Amino acid sequence: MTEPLAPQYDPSAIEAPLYAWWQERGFYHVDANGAGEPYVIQIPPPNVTAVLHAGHGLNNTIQDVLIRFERMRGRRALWVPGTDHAGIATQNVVEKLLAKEGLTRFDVGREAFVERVWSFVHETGGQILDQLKALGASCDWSRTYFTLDADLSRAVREVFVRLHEQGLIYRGKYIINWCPRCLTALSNEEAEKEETEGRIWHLRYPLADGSDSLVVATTRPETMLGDTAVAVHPDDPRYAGLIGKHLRLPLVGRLIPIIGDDAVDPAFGSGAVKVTPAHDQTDFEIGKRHDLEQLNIMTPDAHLNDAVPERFQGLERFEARKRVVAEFEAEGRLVKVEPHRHAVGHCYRCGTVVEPRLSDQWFVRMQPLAAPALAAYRDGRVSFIPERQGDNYANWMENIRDWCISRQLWWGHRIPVWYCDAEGCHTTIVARETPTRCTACGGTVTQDEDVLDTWFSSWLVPFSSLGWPDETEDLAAFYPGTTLVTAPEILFFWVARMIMAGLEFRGEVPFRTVYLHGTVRDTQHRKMSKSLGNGIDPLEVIERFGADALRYTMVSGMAVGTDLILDPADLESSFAPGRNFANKLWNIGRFLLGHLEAGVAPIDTVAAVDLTLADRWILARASEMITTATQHYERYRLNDAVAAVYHFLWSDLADWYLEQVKPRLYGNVSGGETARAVAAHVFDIALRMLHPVMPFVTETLWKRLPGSGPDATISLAAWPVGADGRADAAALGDFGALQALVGAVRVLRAEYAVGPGAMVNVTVVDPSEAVQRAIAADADTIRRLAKIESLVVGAAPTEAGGTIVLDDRTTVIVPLGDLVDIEKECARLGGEAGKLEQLVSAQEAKLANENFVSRAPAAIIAKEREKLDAWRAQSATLREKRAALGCTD
RNA sequence: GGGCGAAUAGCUCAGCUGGUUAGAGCGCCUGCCUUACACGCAGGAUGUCGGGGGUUCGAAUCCCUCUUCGCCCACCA
Repeated sequence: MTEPLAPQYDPSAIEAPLYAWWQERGFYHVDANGAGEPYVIQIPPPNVTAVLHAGHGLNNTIQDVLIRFERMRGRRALWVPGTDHAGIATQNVVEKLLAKEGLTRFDVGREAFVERVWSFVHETGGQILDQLKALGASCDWSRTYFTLDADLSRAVREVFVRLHEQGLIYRGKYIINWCPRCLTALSNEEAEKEETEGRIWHLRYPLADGSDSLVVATTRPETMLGDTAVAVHPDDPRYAGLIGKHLRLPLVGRLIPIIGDDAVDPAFGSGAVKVTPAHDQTDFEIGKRHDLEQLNIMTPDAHLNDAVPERFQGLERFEARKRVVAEFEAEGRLVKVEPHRHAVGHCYRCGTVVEPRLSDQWFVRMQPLAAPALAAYRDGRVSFIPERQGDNYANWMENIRDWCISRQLWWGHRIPVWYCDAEGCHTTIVARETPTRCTACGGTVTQDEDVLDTWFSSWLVPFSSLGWPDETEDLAAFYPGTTLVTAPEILFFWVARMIMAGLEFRGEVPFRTVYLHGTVRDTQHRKMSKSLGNGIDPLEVIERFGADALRYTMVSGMAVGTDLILDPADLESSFAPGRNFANKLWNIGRFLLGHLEAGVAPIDTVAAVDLTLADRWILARASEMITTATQHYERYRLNDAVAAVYHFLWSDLADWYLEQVKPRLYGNVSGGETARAVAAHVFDIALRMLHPVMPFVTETLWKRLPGSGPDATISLAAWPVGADGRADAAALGDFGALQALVGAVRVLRAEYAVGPGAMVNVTVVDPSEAVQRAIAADADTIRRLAKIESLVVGAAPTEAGGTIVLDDRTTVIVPLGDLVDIEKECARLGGEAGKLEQLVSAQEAKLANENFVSRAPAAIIAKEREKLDAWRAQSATLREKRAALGCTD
């Protein structure tokens, strides 16, 4: 508290120790039975192997702003952190490490591999949580969870078993999205559709009797090797006679029937569709309806298997495509090839083109879970910001499809299903506790090989992180949560499913508000990504500019519902404003605190009569700022909130109030004590209002304010609520007049290049009421800030001077003798006059418009008349001045 | 193929329910190392609010349409 502050703020010296102190004091730990209404945010758990990127930076900054805001408002603010075991992603990382040793997971074996992943996670995992600390995230770290922890695994089993008991989980052979690289099934959400410039091949199939042929179109010709029918629309007259006949499948020679099915669109292509039930969703369904053979022609890694003619066996799928097309061409059966845009699924983890594959998988029946989740949105129990995201949610819920939850991975929650080993027993056990014996025959059992989709554990986090399935105190206190902050990309993966799980297992939505923020992009509006190399490393930004600067830029740069555009090639332009703001704050503090060491009186002990115009003004501005910034925080308009505080601190407090107050602090002038009290009071307010966005610098300065004490933290200080009773709106107008007067003199000084040290004389002619009051209240400040030797109110001086018409009456004249160029002055005033006259005539026309006068509200008309009067008066004054100067047009 | 969003100063963007002489930060120009801050201070320039039509007394703001970007969803082979 006593060592002097350096002239420049150095965040790197301050942030880490300060964070350590917060943590050591346990300020952000929240008990189940504390005081205050709970406010709960669940972090979107980052992958355990993740490294902090700009998206995390944005997401967690927003959460921290909200949690700090609510904490200061007296809520029992709990931010629950955790990491996700991220099945595919983590397994891939470890497999890559193995590959460097020339090994695959199959070489190592399941048990050893899982061991290996665990040790990898223990060694390097969770580093992102430390990186969040560098960002300033005020999580309750004592509650950190990992989705593969024993507790959360228990919740997963409980949910699986309950859903199974309710008949909502089933196993079956269906077409699923298969990643041939990761060798696992994916959910629909995990298969990312991308518009792709592809081709469509038209192939001719002959009738078995050779009498005729028809043409089918396909984007994946290699699948024809698995065709077991060709379908046409039953009402299509072109094919009316062909239904029931057979075709001879080229290259293979197999006989396949022509069938009629409503799913075929006669208008598309030739109106005939090759049917490959084992390799296409639609074809699978057609196949079911017609009892067609499901011929699987591919191995798990997408090579052709022995179900195809020998010459194709073992070919990789795209290689096979070329061969098939070539043979069709050679046989003269390739009718045409056309370019074709279509959506192709890609694995969301490795980008490989997904192969629809027929396989045995576990599914969750979603419709019964979706109905209540949709209702909760419709009746407002959960709402979205921005609102339009709710439509997305509703649309997905309405068209929900069953969720494929089994993954052919080793890293994850093993499916809690066991099969009896005994021949002929066929008993399947679905259980919370691992069984040792078959319940039917007492024989040995073997657990299902598959693990569950990662999201099958993360959708439970709002309650599993609080101890469920036990009815813990935490659960009672902190479920349901309040706000969820995340990126729109995981609306379906995670948000929608959490709502379903919350309703199903707790009977209540897991949070009331879902704030979906934008994406961080580069200046070409591309998403930041490792592969594009256009990312911004938040840790580098923190190192160079400070965490507060990073947070400031993220918050101020993004309005609700918009993306955040940053230039990775020019960090300076993005983050210097935040650094500069922190430095400004630091210097305000440096200046003020130096004057407060002797102690400062609490604001409520200051008598109203002792308050100067400037005091009353800054108090009034502080009140306004509290109201507007608080409203913006409440409405998630964080950019507006921080802008309001920024403007108050920089443009009001630093630029005007501190300048006004200097003599009172430095000199032996009366009013010093009042100035200190007011300055300390409004600075304290502003620090609190800014703390959610810039926690480090605000805490550092706040702790040095007299009265804070070494144990106090701004993060638990009360949120400023209201106006000081002595702040009055009149001060806003009067101090505004003072500012305008000073500004006018400064403009004239600049206009005529009056040297910075030179003093000028100023005559104010016919001052308005507000200007009169300003001069009466604080002529000293006006003189000092505008460097005025003598300030007089009276008639215009005879000496030539620069002139500014301030308002409808007031004229400010700075006599400058030879410095004044009359022609230039006339031109300048003429320009002003011209602008005003345009305004006046436009305004006159408006008020002469019968329609306007009769239809516009009275208040608007009155306002417009006032404007006209003011402009007319100002214009008249300008004319007079020009006449006095002898200006000619 | 559906659904949605965006187009405002050189750049990144505000402008919430229609009435401001259309704003901020950065950048740019001029002058200042004024004892809190040159990461600063004072002053300044820059916009037919994407094009066209409409509603209205009044439109950056509401409606239609076009253009250009972007996002989400979709089993048309």
